Amino acid sequence: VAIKQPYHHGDLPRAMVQEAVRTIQTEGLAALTLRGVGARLGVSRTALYRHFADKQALLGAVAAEGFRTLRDDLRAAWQASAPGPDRMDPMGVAYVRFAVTHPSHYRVMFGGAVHAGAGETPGDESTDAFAVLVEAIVAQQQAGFVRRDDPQQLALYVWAVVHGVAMLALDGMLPDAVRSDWLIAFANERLRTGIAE
Amino acid sequence: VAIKQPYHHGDLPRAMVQEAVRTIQTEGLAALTLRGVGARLGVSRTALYRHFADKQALLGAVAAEGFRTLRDDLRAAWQASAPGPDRMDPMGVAYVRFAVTHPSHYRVMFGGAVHAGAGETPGDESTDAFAVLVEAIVAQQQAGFVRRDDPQQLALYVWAVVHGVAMLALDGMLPDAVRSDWLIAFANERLRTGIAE
DNA sequence: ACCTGAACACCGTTCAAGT
DNA sequence: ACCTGAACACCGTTCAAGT
Repeated sequence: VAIKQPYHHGDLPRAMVQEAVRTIQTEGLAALTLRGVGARLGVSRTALYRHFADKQALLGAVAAEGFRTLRDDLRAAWQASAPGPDRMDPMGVAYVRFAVTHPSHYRVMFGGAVHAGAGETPGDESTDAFAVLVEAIVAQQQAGFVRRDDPQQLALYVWAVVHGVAMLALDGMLPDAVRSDWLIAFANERLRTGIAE
Repeated sequence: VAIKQPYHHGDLPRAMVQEAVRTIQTEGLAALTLRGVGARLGVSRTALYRHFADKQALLGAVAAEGFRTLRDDLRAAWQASAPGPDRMDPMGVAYVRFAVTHPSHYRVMFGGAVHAGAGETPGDESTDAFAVLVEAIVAQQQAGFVRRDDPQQLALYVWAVVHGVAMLALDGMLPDAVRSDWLIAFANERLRTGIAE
């Protein structure tokens, strides 16, 4: 029951992204329509085209937003962790937790729906999140816990592992007996062994 | 320029799935429309509903078809590999190769578009493909190359790794310098170390 | 500069009707 | 049993027009 007033959004693009994220989170990607977003913001359904090229571009912004909070989550997990050989474990847990608690949003980030269309860059936001992982690996290398391979390459491997765990959980591929937090714990252990010095 | 004749398909559902797979492979998931499938098969656009509940169900069949060929690919890779500690490596290569050569089809299999709607089982086809992996792990355990954890759990971990590598490749997350076959080679090595006895 | 309203082309799905 | 044809409700997008 929003009161209609002379529209003067401080930041309509931002409001649209937030509304899109909310819709995706609560009702799923299929329920995201430009008409719905516009209506819920008290704006015409074509107002979006003033700020985004098309729906695809809106999804790109949604994905970027997701990568930002994922980066923050990873950073927080890393900074809160105690030094030691398993210092990276909380990052893995945080990663999978993000995916499981925001399944639709996570799918938009990795679903290929984003840059399937235009030649848009996958987004510097994803590289930012990746950078947090690389930094952690470098630190663990200096602490003597991780083998001295190229940190970028090791980070790709680690990302593949946690991403794979997250996706299997999201797709319901895990047997009922195997919960996602159990699998990431197991994966963390095998991962550590695999990249140890 | 197909000749119109009294329609008598031997197996229309099967033809529809094949046509859908072809469309997805050549033009992408977004280009898949029931109208198009019908037209290319010389049949009404609503004929599909005689054999499938809806478009979702057709995608489910497409996914199942994908899991079958993936299973065959994995099995072939395993059987062609020489005994030894790195005997599972070709399976990893075959897995990523399947994903990279059939990106859209692979996304349908894991995109969540399938069982996002109905309460349809993820498909015994995926479990079949998974079973090939479990068998390989059991064999490697008996050969003394893989630690004696629960094979199912180890298989989940291995699947997460290759699935993660495949997804990162498909999403264009890999730097230009890192090709997917290079990453899976690296991943295979670290994976082996991680699960070795 | 920013937003609207009508219109366009397209889609999945339903349903009565045909053979 | 299997397929058709018209109709329905919905969608993303375009564009001339308003302020």
